[in-house]
Order: sequence, then structure tokens, then C-alpha cells
Amino acid sequence: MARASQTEVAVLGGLSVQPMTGYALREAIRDVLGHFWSESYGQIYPTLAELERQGFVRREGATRTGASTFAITPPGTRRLQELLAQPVQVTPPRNGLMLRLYFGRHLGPAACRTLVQQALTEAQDALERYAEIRAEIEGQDSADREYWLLTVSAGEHSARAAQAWAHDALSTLAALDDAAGTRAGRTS
Amino acid sequence: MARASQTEVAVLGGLSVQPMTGYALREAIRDVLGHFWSESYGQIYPTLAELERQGFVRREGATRTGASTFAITPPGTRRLQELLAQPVQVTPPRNGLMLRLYFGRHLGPAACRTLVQQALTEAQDALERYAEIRAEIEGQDSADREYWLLTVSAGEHSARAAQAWAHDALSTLAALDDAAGTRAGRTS
DNA sequence: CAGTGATGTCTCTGGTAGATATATCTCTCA
DNA sequence: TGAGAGATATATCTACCAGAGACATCACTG
Repeated sequence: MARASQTEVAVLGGLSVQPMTGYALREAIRDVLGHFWSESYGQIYPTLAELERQGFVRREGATRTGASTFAITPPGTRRLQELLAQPVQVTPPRNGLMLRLYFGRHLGPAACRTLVQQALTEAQDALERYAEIRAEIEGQDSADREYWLLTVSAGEHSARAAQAWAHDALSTLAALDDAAGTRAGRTS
Repeated sequence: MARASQTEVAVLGGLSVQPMTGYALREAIRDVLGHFWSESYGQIYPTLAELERQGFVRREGATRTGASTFAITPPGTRRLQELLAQPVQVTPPRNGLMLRLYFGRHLGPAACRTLVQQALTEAQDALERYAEIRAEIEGQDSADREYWLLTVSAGEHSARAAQAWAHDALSTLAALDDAAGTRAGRTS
């Protein structure tokens, strides 16, 4: 197993919090882990089936509609700990914004400023979301609380950095735009 | 074409700097765009073949060894500008470190500290690399210079944020570890 | 001149994203 | 009552993508 499926960790981890359907699992991952993780149905359902086959999760209460809840089993919990202990798998970076800025000369300063402005807005939105998540976690008394706050803190640091960078970048691009304007004969 | 291939942008962008072989292209992307982009051979060669078929790149000088250089054509340059102008495609996040920290209770404070310590070291290494890249770009007189520095600046902000977060996180985890030790009867 | 490492092309496997097809359930409002 | 909207739920298909490795040549070096 050269490339372990990262999905397995997220699925077992999610079910370690509470039993859920595949649908609810996807919702939970999107809403709770959303700022650092994502899963699609195309991954979740096959993974659940495989984990069931291996005895790491148990399918419970298949209703008439076909909906069934999955729960983690004791071997599944051990499997989760085993997977968590494995070295972190780094996802290769693919930042579309940076790619566009790197070739920004083909795009022009104005279009680049729009892109950076969007990034700035996104960073600010992210900070607001983090504030809400932080308040919610701090309000509850879970054994996981400090760990969860660690990930929120990482998001906050990252978003503030994005914000600061965007400000710098907007200044730089404004200067570039002015220079281009001056060269083209415009005054100020 | 619902999902445009991101690889196409990187390949055309790379060839817009200078003509290269597929091998050199991959080297260039890894070394120059490496901190925000990555491509694999499995993407590059089929993409080059497809771009050649569409007339966006031209294959030049196939030597006896089979090595051939690719150059971007005028339609290719227009295609690049068209692709760059399309909305940024956000890659869904997949941060293995955060996933482990979120389920950190299953891992324990000590193991988490090791992970964060690794992240701290990586951030510091990244800062050193950025300093080198910055020096190199500032030394040359290219029309692209300001755009390239924009991406370096983003890396620097991000790495400093990671550094600051790691320091915070190490304190938090140390406190958790102490608390666990105290509960277990250890004296400091 | 054998060995090593860099250059170079290409393929195969399997992880992954995103859209979509299908169906049921629940609530609301006419 | 019943039509419709929207949430819940399962599952699949296509295309994108990473990583490893097979295979070959070339340049340098001991």
C-alpha cells in the first residue's frame, strides 16, 4: 500500500465522533473540517464499503429507504490510531491565484488587482467564519476542545497572513499600474 | 469543458518563458513554481501532445534520441491569456497535519508536539529558500520581476504565519502534556 | 571502459473532484 | 388535498491528477 488513502483517516475520524450516514459524514467534513479538509461522495461511499468489508465500521439500521448509519468498531478505532501515527502526507501545492500572478504580465496589473482584491475579501470572510467556529468550540466542554482550537488557530494565522500579503500586493500592483499609465502618456 | 485542465496553464506559461523539452519543463515547474505549483510527467506529456495537436505548441528538433523541444505558438500565447483570464480554480484543501491535530486526542500531546515541531522546521527552511529566491529575482532585470516577487512575498507571509502558529501550538500542547502528567501523578 | 548520475520520453495504477441520476421524506402553501 | 421545494440519502461516471517506474541515451570520472 504505497499510497494510503487519506480518505480512510477522515472517514474513521468522523465516525469516531459519532455514528452517521454517508451523507451526514460528508456534511460534517465540509462544515467542521472544511477549512483544511474535503471529501466527495465519490470517495466516501466506496471507502465506507471497503471499511465495512474489513470490519472497521459496522452498518446499522438500514431503513426501508436504503439509508443506513455507520459506526466505528473497536478494530476501527485501533486502525484510526495506526493511520494517524503514520507520517503526514503532503499534498502537492496547486495555487491557481499564484499561477496567474506569476504570469501576471500576460494579464496586466488591473486584472491582477482584481484577483488580489478577491483574495483579500476571501481572507476577511474566512476570519469571520473562524471567529464563529472559535466561539462555538470554546462554548462546549469536550476533551477534544484544545485540539480543535489548534486547527482554528492555524486557519486564523493563515488568513491574517493572506490579508497582510494582499495589502502589500495591492500597493505593488497599483505602482505597476501607475508606471504603465505614465509610460502610455497619462498624467498621474 | 466544465473542468479546464490546470496543467494546460502551467505548461503554456512555462513555454512562454522559453522553449523546452518536457523534462526541462517539469524541472522548471518544480524549481521555480515549486512553492505554489506542481506537475507530474503523467500530466505533462499527454498535455504537450494535446497542445501540439491543437496547434498551441510546436515540436522542434526531434534528435536521434527522441528528445524534442517544444515552443509556444502565437495561437498558444492567445490561448494562455484566455486561460489566465478564467476564474481561479480553487483546489480543495487537504492538510494532513491539521487532520491529525484535529483528532489529536487519539494521538496524544507528545506525538502532536513532534508533528508541530516538524512543521516549524519546515517553515523555517521555507523562509531560507524564499530569501534565496528573492535575492535571485531581485538581481535580474526582467519585465516579470514584480509579478514573480508577488508570489515570493505570499510564500514568505505564509511561512511566517506557520512559524508563529507553531510556536503558539507548542505552548498549548506543552500545557496539555503537563496537565496529563499531573493527573497521572507525576511531579513536574 | 565500466559505472554513475543526469537527461529524456512515456505508461500504468490508483487516489480524487465534481457532476449527475435516482429516490424518498418533510414541510409549506395554495 | 396535493403540488412543489428542498433536504436527506445512495451510488456511479468521467476526467483530472500524482507518483512510481520502465526504458533509453548521454556525459563525466575513476
